[in-house]
Amino acid sequence: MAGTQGQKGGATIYSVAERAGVSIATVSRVLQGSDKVSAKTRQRVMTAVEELRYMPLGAARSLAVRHHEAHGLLLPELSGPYYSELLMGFESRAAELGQSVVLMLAEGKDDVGRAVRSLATRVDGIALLASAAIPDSVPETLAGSKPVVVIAGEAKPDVEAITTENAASAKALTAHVLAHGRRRLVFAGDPDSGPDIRDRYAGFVAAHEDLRLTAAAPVRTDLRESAGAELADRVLAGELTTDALVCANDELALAVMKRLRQGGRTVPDDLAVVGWDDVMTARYVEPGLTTVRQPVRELGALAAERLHARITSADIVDETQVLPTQLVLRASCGCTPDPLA
Amino acid sequence: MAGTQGQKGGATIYSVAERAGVSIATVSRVLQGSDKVSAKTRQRVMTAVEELRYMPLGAARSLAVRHHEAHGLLLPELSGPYYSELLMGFESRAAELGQSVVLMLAEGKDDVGRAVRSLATRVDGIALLASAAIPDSVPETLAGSKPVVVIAGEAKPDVEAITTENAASAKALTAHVLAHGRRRLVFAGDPDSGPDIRDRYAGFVAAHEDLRLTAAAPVRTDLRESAGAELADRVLAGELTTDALVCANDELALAVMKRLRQGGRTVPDDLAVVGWDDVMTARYVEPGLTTVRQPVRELGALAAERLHARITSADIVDETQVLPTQLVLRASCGCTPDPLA
DNA sequence: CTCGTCTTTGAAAGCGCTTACATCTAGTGC
DNA sequence: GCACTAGATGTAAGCGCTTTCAAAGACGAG
Repeated sequence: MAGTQGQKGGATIYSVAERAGVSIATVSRVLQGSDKVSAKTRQRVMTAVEELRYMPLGAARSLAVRHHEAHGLLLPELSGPYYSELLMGFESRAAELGQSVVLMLAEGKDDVGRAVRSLATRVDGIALLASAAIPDSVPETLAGSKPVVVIAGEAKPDVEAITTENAASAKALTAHVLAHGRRRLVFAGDPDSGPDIRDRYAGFVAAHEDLRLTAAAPVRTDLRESAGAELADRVLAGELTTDALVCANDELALAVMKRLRQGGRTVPDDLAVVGWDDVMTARYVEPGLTTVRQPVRELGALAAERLHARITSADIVDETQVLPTQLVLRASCGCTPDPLA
Repeated sequence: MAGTQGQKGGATIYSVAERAGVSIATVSRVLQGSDKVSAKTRQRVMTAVEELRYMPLGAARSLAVRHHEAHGLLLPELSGPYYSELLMGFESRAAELGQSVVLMLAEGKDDVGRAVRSLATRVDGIALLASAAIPDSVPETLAGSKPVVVIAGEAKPDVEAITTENAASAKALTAHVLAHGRRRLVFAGDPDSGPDIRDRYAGFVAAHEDLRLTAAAPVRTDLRESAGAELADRVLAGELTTDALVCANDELALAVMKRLRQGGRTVPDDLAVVGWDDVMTARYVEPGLTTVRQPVRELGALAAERLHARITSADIVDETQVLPTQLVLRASCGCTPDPLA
């Protein structure tokens, strides 16, 4: 008899039906919450389910309804609160929409393209964070077969994109540093590494232009802790002359500040340092780090929403959706420390 | 014809077979990497796959082989680096084992038990982090139907457990603080909140007993930032008299230190503060926080390994597996600051 | 050319669940 | 008691892929 001895060592819908004395259609109706079942029959089925410890095979249902009811999420890695916040927002909203989250991290994978194709066979769509660890070809290749939403990237044909605002807040941050009287500002980060950093540098330039000043060329660096220490060493060695470092993220800024302090330089007296992201440490260090806060959790939630919309309908949004960011002033730029911040 | 028009708007194995002029069995062999196919036929199939942008429906394969090839991971939440590290270790090792990761976060869910049962229909086993957000009944109920591995919890019949060492390192940490001459130590955390905190307090007590001292009753508090500020307020108000706070985690310790500084008290001169976890901020603050480092990434990897072993075989381990932890000495306990730490 | 052996390919059955439509049952009105 | 209707339940087909075993093809030896 089909299915009765199925699922090695486990019960199937057939064994539940037999035990409850009903058809498998009735068992299915009970488990799907259909109102077309009498209370008495429902009770008999649930009793059989509990006695047999029946655990449905989700794949069978997914095949029958032709949906996995799962969203894929591809991130470069998970170090730092940005990723955690994004993931929490995504998972929470996906759960509200009745979707599981299948997570894949790109770093450490020999063949990201292949891993992603494998992921795509198991989910209804994929959201991914634009980054150097994920080749540009990945979203485009995927979009031919599955709905795709790119986070912190740019929209393309068949690929929807969402991001947080970069240029305007970077302009406001830079203008704030300039208003403190600093004139030899340096932007640390690589505008060619992705649209986010590119737009932050654009804001940096725009703030200078408003004051008829010329912005310095960027000091290209990756955004890890070690790069921050190296950057500070260049300042300490006199290779880099600046009165304010506008760092493309907090991790870089915090490492710079720490190494400067070790080298006998004070922030903001000798030079100001500002960052981007408002990570937890930013408010614990002395002086507190001036930075920009991104609504990262909301970004994750929006990614789940947009992905779901693309999976369930032809609701196509062509333009990149942008969430606002917010300047957070602390003491590292030269502001008077707020004792309660 | 069955399957030819399947997968709404997408190709199926039947359309690939038709286009390549072979049977669906041959298409399946090619995609599964079987060596029972000639190179010429393989090429014809792959060409058809690319032309049709064929994306297999993973659920169909899972049903046929009766495995989802996915591990479930249930965490309370994702705030803080402990969770990120755990998740990175888990995902990385699961990927090496050919398994996807389906992530679920307990916080914010109205009915965790129901959410977990739904998760269990879609994965081959579940690893979960013991915490207050996840009812004790969850692993036991699940274990009747699916392999379960509990992280930072205790083994039970049918439930395997893995953890990091707590008591011995807590004892060493406390002994270190006592060796600095402190005698009015207070442990901040709730030993009833779970086996980890319970064991850390046990180590706190043991270190006192070695010196024929009586350990103070624990100050019960949750481990969030806000609780740390409240704890510091009690010290500042004179409600709590102590010369060293042994905090159950870094988040608490860091918030205490910040509020104490705001209140005009100095660490470690007025009182020492030590934590647990060695989060990034611990090495950025002034003074650096003395703490205990857990191999969290390895813990996540071990969870994935053990879960896989339970899914694929009857390889039953009855005892809780324990990974070692490591004391990290910085200046907050009273040690001389190491300029390079 | 025939036969034997090995390799490759195809036909058929099946994995466990969903659901449309047919059938059965219970209740009500005449 | 009979006819009708609404609600509940069952039968049968099918979702897309895997894999066993039979059949076909290719190759080499006599």
